Amino acid sequence: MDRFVSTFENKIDSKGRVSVPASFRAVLESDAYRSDSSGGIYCYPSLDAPALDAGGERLAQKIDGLLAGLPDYSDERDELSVALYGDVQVLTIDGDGRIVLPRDLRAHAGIEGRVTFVGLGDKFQIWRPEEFADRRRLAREKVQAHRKLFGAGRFTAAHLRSDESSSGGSEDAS
Amino acid sequence: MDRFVSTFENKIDSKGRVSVPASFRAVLESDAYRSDSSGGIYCYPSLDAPALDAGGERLAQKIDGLLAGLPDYSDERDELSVALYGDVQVLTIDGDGRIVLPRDLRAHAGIEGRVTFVGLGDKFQIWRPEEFADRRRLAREKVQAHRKLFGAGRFTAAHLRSDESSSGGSEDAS
DNA sequence: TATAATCCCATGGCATCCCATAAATGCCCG
DNA sequence: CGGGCATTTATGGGATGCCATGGGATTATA
Repeated sequence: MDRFVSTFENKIDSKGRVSVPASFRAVLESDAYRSDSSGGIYCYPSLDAPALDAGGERLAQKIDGLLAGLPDYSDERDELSVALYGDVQVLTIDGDGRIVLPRDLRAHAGIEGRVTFVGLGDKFQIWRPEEFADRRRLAREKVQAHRKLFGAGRFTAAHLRSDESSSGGSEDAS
Repeated sequence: MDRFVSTFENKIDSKGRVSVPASFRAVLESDAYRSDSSGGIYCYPSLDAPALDAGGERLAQKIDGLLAGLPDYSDERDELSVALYGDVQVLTIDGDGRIVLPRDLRAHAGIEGRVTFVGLGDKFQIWRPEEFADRRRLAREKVQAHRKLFGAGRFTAAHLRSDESSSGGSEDAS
């Protein structure tokens, strides 16, 4: 298992702690020991959605890749770093498989009480459950529309993939 | 943990002392013992922003590297070394993890009362909080633009997939 | 001597660690 | 094949330790 898949809904307790889905933890561990890192979760506000993006070492390297092209100590690099590194928080998983979502991150996603973890392959997202339900409905409608366009009831690889990542709700927890 | 990430807002007390965020101290220590240095913080006015740049040994070495690329005794090298080294102060961290920001540095960033520490990977910056709030908003907009420009071309199929299923394409929020 | 810099100690809040419970899942052995 | 035991997982609560912050005391500096 090396990618984040399916969705899970977990509770946040009074201290702001949430259990990270076990299968996600497995992915994180496998890519942590592969790259000899501290094993934390990199988490930051999504740029284009009221949600949080999160992932392990692989995600961190992707962020580095965005900056790799820019020369050291240029203003442009500084500016981008502010958004790419400045908004990131490194969350540590405690002995019970939980993380603490800091207040500002929770605020960005409107999270309180319960959260939805959504696997997206290389990374995963954390949503306010109600908000995510809306998004999912929209996404499904779009997929439907695409299907009709391509027609013939033949699934392309892309459609299968979309289904995989959005219909995992069959195994929601709680 | 080997890079400066995330942002923190701390208070300056009546004596001009500020706590350096614990995670930043950890980075500084790890790169101090790696290069057997005193463990001070190199701090100077940012060249292109009303803020302070700061970092440890690694930052100092990067500056050296920049200068090394320029020919000895060139005007450019002299100017740059004055700009980069001329205003550098070495701040020491006291037993409680605090530093004192000298008056002239504070003036350059318009700092008084509270400060924001911003991790930028190899270095970090110190801002007046209100000023930084503006800067962050700008930076985020830039990243969005940057991403839309280069995104399609540079990302792999895997990345596109993530984007597709997460944001459903283009309906932006936030 | 006055002023600023440094050290030492105290405190409150928050984060982390540890243990307990309960439900669900899987496994072994009869 | 089926029942019962062990494991994993999600969740709650208590206790402890770290971190940011404030203030007093002591030492350097002009």
